[in-house]
Amino acid sequence: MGRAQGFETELAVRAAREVFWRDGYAEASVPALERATGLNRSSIYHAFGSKRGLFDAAVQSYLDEVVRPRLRPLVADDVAPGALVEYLTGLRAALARADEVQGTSGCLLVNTSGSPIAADDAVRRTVADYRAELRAALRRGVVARRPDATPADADRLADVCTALVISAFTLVRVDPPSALHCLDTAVDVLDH
Amino acid sequence: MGRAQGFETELAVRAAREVFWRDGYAEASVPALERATGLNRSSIYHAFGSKRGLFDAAVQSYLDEVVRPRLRPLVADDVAPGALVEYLTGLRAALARADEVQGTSGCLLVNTSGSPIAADDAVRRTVADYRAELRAALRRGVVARRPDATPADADRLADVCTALVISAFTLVRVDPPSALHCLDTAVDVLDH
DNA sequence: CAAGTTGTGTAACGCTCGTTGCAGTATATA
DNA sequence: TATATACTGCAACGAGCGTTACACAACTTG
Repeated sequence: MGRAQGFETELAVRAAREVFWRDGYAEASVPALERATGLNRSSIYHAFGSKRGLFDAAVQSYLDEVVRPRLRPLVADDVAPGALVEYLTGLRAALARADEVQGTSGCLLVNTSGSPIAADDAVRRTVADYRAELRAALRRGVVARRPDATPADADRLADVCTALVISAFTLVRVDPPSALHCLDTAVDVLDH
Repeated sequence: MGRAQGFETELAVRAAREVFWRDGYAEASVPALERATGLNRSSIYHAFGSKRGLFDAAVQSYLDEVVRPRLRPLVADDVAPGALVEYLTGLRAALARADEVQGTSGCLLVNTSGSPIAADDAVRRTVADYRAELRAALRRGVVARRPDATPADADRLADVCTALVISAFTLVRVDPPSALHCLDTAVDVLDH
């Protein structure tokens, strides 16, 4: 049925994902997306319809290939007692690394939150769902770590951890030491 | 010495501040700033040199007239035991109100953090200083509330409160209930 | 091999942005 | 009152944006 597509969709989405991740939606220009994916505008618009279509694919890819794999140890049937601390220290290392190499940094969705696209209902829902997912995972990590805690205490700890993680992502571009400190505080709080 | 300026600089800055606050730096267009201030581009450029100049003035105005007055009860010589809780509940009310009237919302600096201007060194420094100021104020509120706490515990509490406040500001545009919940959690954490 | 369909490249579109030049107006000083 | 100085309005600039139209190339199917 006609000519075959000359590129791997998945690879193109991943390349675009990095750009959106680094620059946010508004600052990720179509020329930049062309360069990153190696595609011509025509191919992008033919395959994804619009910049927004490519962004949506990138967000899906981000959640499926970046966020959820990272959270997997926290949503297993038997969460290890050290899983949450490992998650936090892993995040800390990732943020510190990103700070050094000035590459991808923070969270794609947070980095995009300043853009008018964040006002879009679909994006809002994605962000809210994502936050709930994160919070639920952290809560499971909390109860694995502190099986003695009351449900109310576990809830509070989960809320605090979630806020600390989000603050870390928010701060990493503008005040990296504070971002790392947030994650340290989260680890600290877990055992007090 | 020539013609006198036909407008109050302070009023113009305040009007521009609202626009930057609501839309962030990048999305605050010069035409929008003209409308808000009632000034022509010429007057803006003559008085402030550039959009950036007006933004810098707006940030100063924001810190001087919005942030610091709100923090004042927390930096007094004798901080009242309920000062921090009052601050947090006041913030909660303000965010809830902004959610209803879809007006000014969140924090000017957070709302601008997605913009490339956040990469500017001067802005980064301002944000880092502002965060340190906020954190110091919250810490004084913590020790007033919990004079029994060890310094390490007070530090931890202050870090947690700071993160919760920042998360609230980050979330308010995209997931308002979660933002309010952050502040509730902060109050909750203070007495546990 | 021919026909039809699909992907790719080039070029341009219309729009908005921040910024600037310049003429004109109003005011303070001499 | 004359003159120099400072503010304002109008119009346009050049650049970048996301998007589209159209011709051409490549490949599958009959």
